[in-house]
Amino acid sequence: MTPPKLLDEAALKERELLIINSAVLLIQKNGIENLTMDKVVAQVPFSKGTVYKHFIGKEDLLLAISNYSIKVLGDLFYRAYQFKGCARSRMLLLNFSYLIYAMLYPALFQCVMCAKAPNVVGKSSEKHINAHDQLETKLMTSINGIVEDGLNDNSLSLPLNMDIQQLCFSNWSMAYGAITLLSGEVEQCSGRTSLIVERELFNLSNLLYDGMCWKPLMKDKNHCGELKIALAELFSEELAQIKAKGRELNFDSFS
Amino acid sequence: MTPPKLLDEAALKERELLIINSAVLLIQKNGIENLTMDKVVAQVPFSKGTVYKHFIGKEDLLLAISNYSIKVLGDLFYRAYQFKGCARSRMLLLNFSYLIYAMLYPALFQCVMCAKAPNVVGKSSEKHINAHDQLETKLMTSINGIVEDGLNDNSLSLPLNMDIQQLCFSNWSMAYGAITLLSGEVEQCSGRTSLIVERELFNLSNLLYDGMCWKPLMKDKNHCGELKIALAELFSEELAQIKAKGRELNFDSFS
DNA sequence: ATTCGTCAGTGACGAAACGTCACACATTAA
DNA sequence: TTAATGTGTGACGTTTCGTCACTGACGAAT
Repeated sequence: MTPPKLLDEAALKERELLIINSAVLLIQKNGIENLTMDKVVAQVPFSKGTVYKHFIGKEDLLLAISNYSIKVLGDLFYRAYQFKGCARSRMLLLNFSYLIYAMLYPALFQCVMCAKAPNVVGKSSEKHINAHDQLETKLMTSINGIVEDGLNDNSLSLPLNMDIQQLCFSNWSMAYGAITLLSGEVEQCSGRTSLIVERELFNLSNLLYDGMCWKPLMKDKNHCGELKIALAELFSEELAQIKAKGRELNFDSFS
Repeated sequence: MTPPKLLDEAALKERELLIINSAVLLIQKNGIENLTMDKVVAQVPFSKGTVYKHFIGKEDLLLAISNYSIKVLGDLFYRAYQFKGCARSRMLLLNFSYLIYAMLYPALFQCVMCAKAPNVVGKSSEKHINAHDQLETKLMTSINGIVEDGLNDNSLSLPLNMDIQQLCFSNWSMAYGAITLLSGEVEQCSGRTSLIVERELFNLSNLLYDGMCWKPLMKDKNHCGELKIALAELFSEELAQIKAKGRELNFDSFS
């Protein structure tokens, strides 16, 4: 008794992606604050009604873009997880993959930040909100994997009263806070503060890991040197793209 | 040659505050996603033109509310700074004052989160953006004071390659990340995750401080017990109000 | 007292963005 | 060929926005 589905799932997904991509282009061109549904519809080979079939409004679209972005980020995380090296170094590398992501895709990163704001969530569809929760959980799997590697090779043991999930969250919220608060410095060093996002992320991560007694401790290893090498190897292409945009990860300030 | 100012500064400030308060009430009643300038104008004894003299648009108003909120938060921070006790304990207390703030004034906290989103900042006035930066810097003074106390009594020393500002930022970004990411759990435990915001904030803070070698280390002191006492003493009224709202800080999960 | 200039305040109005819905069209089954 | 069902359209009504021509109050000058 299933009604004849004339429209297959894949085509719908494809169309959704096309709308999302068009919106991202508009954001890159005009800034996220000037995005309107009318403009999106004008960019896309569908009518307004069709676009509104996918997204119940602008905010819902923003959330969907954010969801798409989180998938992109998830790939970077996974690459960091799979890299060679000790667990602690890979976790640091993962945090830096987040920074690279923010630098390389500023429009996507902006959408992610907007999608956290209550005025956006409040106007979004259940469907995309749920998808968002799912995706964020999935993002944690790479973090989880690294933590478990650390536990298995005994470089790390669970702090008193903490389980794996809490440990993962610690790292995630720390990196999130640092990069979000310094998002103004991500694309271009504004010089507004004397804080340098890559340096703060490095220091903050290491303080946290030292606090967990995650070996090797900072005093026992040149984490910065190893990080530099790992980044150059795993994210050489991304770093080149960032450089092409006139920005560059600056390690001189703390090595 | 100053032109005769018929309207004094104080009256303007007062009016601005009245508009902000009316907007906050509307947010509390209808949710932040349903705030419109027309509704604000209707609530206020001024006309649209007058309101637009103060705020160039809805986003600008949101940012102004956020600025006001940060002042409120600054007071809580200052109280934590001035409390008795060792520096490390007071820093933990300060982080919890942030949590209390998020619990007690959810509407204000929502505005703060919105004001961080690029789509809001992008539509705001220079004036309020600058004020925002100023206020955020000012927020750091209490944190700064506690750190300096720690340095002076030798319970803390600067980690390699870090200055005071960076240390302050570490604490701030960590607390910000944790509370923002768990904002859904702040008002009411949603049970969506097994993360409990007060517990994670406690653990994360202590991991960070241990990483800084900020004495007394976790293993050497019952920080949780002391925190409970300090909270009950310094924020008894606020905790009572939170309780009246049906929420309660839960320490049983990790003491 | 009258006139004039200035400025805060007003709210009606046009523009912009939003979101819907009645209709058109395509595809499949009878 | 007809009917039924699912899909696409964009014109249109609605909401929200933000401006601006006007009003009136007040003080200064005449």
